[in-house]
Amino acid sequence: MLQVTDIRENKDKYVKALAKRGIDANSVLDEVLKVDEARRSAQGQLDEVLAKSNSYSKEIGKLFKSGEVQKANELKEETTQLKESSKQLNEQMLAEAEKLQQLLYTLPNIPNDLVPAGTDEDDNEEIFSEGEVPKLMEGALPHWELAKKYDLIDFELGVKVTGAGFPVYKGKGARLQRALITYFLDKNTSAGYTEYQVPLLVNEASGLGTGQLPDKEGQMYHVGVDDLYLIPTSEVPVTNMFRGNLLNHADLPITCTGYTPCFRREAGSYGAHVRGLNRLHQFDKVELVRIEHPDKSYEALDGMVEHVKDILRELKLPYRILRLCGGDLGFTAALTYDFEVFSTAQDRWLEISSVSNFETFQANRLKLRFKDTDGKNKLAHTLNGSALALPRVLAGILENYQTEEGIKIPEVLVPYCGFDIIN
RNA sequence: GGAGAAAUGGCAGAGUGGUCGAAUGCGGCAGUCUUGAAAACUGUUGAGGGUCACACCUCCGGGGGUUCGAAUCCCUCUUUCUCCGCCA
Repeated sequence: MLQVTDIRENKDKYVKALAKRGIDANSVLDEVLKVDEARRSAQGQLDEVLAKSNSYSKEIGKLFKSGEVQKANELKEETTQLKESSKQLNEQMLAEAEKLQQLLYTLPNIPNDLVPAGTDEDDNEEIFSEGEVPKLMEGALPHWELAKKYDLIDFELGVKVTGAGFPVYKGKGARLQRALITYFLDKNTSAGYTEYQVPLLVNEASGLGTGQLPDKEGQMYHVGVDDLYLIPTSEVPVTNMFRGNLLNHADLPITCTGYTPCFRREAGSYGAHVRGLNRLHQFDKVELVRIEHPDKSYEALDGMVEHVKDILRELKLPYRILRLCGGDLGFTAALTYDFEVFSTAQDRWLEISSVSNFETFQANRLKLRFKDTDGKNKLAHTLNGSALALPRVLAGILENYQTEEGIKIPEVLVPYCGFDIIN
């Protein structure tokens, strides 16, 4: 959520920045400022009335104590009018505050200066690529065929048990999956991230905190009886552990990693491009979350990018890094780098990590602050990134590492798997 | 799931209708003393809004109510603890 206090002073900055997302925010921001003004004015009047009424109450207390009952009762009469107007002003103030909140909820984060202008994924900027695309043998197969051939993943079984998009991993497929999770967590913890295991169901307040609610309700599975949401990413429970916190500047940065399954309804996406592991309702992901001092957050973002690069280098997968353009940037992000692995047999790029700086956008909703060296309380910056999302990494490995003899296991994973080839 | 008790500042813990934003202790910070440190002593020490700065307003688990006035009384929700039942 954007900060009204800042919009008040730098409206033009917001108009300009949001234009990069293709949003003409001028009139909305004017409305924001109008409602904010109305809210503050009601607040001011309310404060005045309350101050008067408080002082009357004190006076009445004193009068009763000194036995001047008559006078006290007279004063009481006077407060009834105050009470009435304070009630009205309070309602007015709350109504304006609610209106303001709703308006702010509709506005996405403002993009960083580095974000290129653009309307969709075609305008994303490739900033880096690395790794060799292997020359596959004649008759190379896409991963869903490979999964079938080597009995690694059973999609039909998942359909039977649950529905489409809920694959069953089996035998060496399951083992490879587990190996990847452990390997990722090891990489992350040795880079200094603290490992967490967090709840897979979250309450409404958490969904609001990280920005999944109220806008993207349809993306999450909702458990109606208990009013809980299945997490679409561990970013939600991990970041929300710090909701409402007032940290000390010395506590920063806070760095977390966690493995969780992720659940996404993905309503409306069907067809060939979601085949196999390309898009699922349930998938595994190892996530990184950082809470940073505002002065350090972009340095930290670069550090996360380097960290993910390091993992992909070790896995020896061909990948590229995109800087998302304004039109493709997520609602809550100020700057995002997407990592894509080249899926050889499908001849397409698959997103396997997304690393973002949210600046204060989430922190403002989360009320996640820290006491800076100057003694002032400030909103922290939050960042997160996948390291990594499992299914597409698995798809990339299966497709890129297929040979006549079978699927080779990347060297770095062999100790985790206990085998070096699937055949 | 049943019965009971509780929720107060960083922590512990007073406070049952008015002078309580809240005693006291610990912790934190500053100072005195000391070559330095410890101890001791003195002072200071919650958050948010608002203001140039004051004033002023709000917050004692969340929400609602009674009252001129609520940490204190009532309703409700949540959480924690104790006992019983069930259970990976």
